[in-house]
Amino acid sequence: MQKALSPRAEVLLKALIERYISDGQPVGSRTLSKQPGLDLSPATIRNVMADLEELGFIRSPHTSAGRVPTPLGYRLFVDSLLTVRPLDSAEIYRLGDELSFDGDPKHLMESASSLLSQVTNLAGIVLVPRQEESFRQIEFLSLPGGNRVLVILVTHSGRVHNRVINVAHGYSAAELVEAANCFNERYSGRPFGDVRRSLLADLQEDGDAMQRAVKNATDMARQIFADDESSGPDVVVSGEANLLKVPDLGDVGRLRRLFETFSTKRDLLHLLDQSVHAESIQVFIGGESGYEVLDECSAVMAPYQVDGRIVGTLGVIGPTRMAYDHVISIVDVTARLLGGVLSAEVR
Amino acid sequence: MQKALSPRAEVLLKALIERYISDGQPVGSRTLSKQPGLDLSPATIRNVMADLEELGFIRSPHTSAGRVPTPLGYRLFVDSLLTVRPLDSAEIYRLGDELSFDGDPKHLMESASSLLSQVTNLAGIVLVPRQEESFRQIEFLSLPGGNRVLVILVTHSGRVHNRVINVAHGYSAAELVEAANCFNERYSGRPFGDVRRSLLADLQEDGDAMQRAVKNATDMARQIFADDESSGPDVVVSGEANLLKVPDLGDVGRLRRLFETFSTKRDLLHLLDQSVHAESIQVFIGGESGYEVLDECSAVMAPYQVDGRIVGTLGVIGPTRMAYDHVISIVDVTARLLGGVLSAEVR
DNA sequence: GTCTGGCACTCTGAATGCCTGAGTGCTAAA
DNA sequence: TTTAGCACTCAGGCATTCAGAGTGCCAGAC
Repeated sequence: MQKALSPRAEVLLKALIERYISDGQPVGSRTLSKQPGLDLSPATIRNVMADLEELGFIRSPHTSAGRVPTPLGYRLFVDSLLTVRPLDSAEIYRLGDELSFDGDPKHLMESASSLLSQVTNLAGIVLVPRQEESFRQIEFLSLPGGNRVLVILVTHSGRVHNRVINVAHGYSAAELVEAANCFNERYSGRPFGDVRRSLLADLQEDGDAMQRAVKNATDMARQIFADDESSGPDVVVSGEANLLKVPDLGDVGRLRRLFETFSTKRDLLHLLDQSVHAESIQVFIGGESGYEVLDECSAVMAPYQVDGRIVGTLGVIGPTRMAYDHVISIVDVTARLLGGVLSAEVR
Repeated sequence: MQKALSPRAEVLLKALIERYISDGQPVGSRTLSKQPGLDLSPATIRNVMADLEELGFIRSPHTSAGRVPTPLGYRLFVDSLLTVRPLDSAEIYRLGDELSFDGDPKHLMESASSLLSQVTNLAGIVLVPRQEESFRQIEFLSLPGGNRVLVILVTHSGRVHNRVINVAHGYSAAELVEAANCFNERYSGRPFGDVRRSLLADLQEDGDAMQRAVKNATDMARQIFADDESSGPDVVVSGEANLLKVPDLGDVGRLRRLFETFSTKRDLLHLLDQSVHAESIQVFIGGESGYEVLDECSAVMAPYQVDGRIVGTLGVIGPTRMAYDHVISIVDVTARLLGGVLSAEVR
């Protein structure tokens, strides 16, 4: 069944999809025959289109409409037909300009996401899987009022977490510093999972066997790490409002469910988890992902790396009918830029 | 013109608006005449409705439709006709249950906002005007890598800000602690504006006149405070997706602009600033606010206080046709609850 | 003076039918 | 293998019709 497409059929499919992407209307044989480059009569084109339809690459919404690409058609298109349009230097410059690091990685993610959404006019999305993180440094700060302590946790990638915890009795500043020092010496550089397991193991040992400082730190850190597990990886979505302009997603009910998916983030994470392990740019088309909310939607995602190590992934979500040639370039460049900014700052 | 409405007209207007809020259809005289409680013939009701229309409280979308309330009508309704429906204890319990403080005020705001949106099925909104904040404590933490310092700033209300700054040369841990101590002694308890001005003044003095530690701290803090001013107050909006289910806001173009307003937050802030100074619950109806995006929308906002001082405001945004009686109670209770949680934790 | 029943009038929205334009599939000829 | 021609189908625009809902106003009842 999956016999290789004839070169002519490929050219035709490519032309059809490009036309559909730019116009949004089903494409008929007459329209295509007028396309410069392929000199064929409408009738011939109809024959080829009939083949393409039989193979599942295109379909007609109804008898007397033109053809539109199916998800399978898009798949073939982005995988082997698409000619990616590289950005001109002005655009790259503009992208780089907008991405600045102010010390807070969360802000950086937000600006990357909103940058993506502005440039593509779609929804931007940036994901940082927290599993990969490793522990760098912890500090305890006593707060006025006696038995409350502010715990500051710095991860290897430079993220900072704060948490106020309640403790049984007050600690002196010196005690807190000592506790932090011990803890840092013991765990710095180890992945979170390690630290968490270690903390649980320490719980088993009898307290007296440990130094008092370490014990204090352990008690306090346990609250933090326990919480951290549940909070999972982080996603930033922005520019959802752009999707309201897209005529393809006209159905308000569908849009609503889509927005709900964005705001719960859980399903989104699950989907994007797949792209974290990919080496290069990935395109998810239509309901391929298994989420029926995302029928009619595509996602273009690229991993970004710090010092050669993939630390997250970023991209856009939009209608299946999007300008893949342009979007892919933008996502690609943005991923490199974000990786670059992070690499420069983290070392 | 604004002669007092006859009691009967008031009763009728109230019944009409209640009916319209629950049904969403223009209300005709026949429908109202069947309403238990007011025993009037349709014809009589028509006469009264004609008066109400002349006074601008209701209007008819077209000749043979019933009447719908105008913004002015809603105004009168919420101001003097509405009987607020108090929550039953189960509902209050449920609300209180969902609001828990985990040490991060940002999380608390987010959970309050999402709580509001879930319970009302509208968009929840929580605002913390940062102007009111005062400085409590600063700490400097040296990061591995030499000349980078993590600055942690704790405000009076318990908010924590992090920022990584680059410094000219490395500092020892002891130097940093000393700097922080000096700075805290000097400024703790003073409002941000004060501190900022003071920092600028110190810049004028010649460095040698100051203790070295204070000078270090001043240099670093200046970067933080300068930034902090620009970031302005904080808004959390959630549950926007709920507005997509509202049939009244069917116009996709309008919805899009509304969502853009939410995501830029600027206009929203400007609008809500007005409610910060109000003592009690406030209802903004339709385009009253001057923002034409918010035609067809109403906001119910209540300030919340910590230890008797108003620190922010919270509420919901939804269609003008919303169940005010219920929503007002929910917003009111949530504001008290949030105030309560904050008061308990901050002291 | 106030309320009510009745009646003519208006307007929306759904249903129907008609028509045109676009596009197809098939067949036969080049 | 390609092309031209032809019959066929269908969506969408347009006008028409029709029922239902609601109004305004008037004249009579209380």
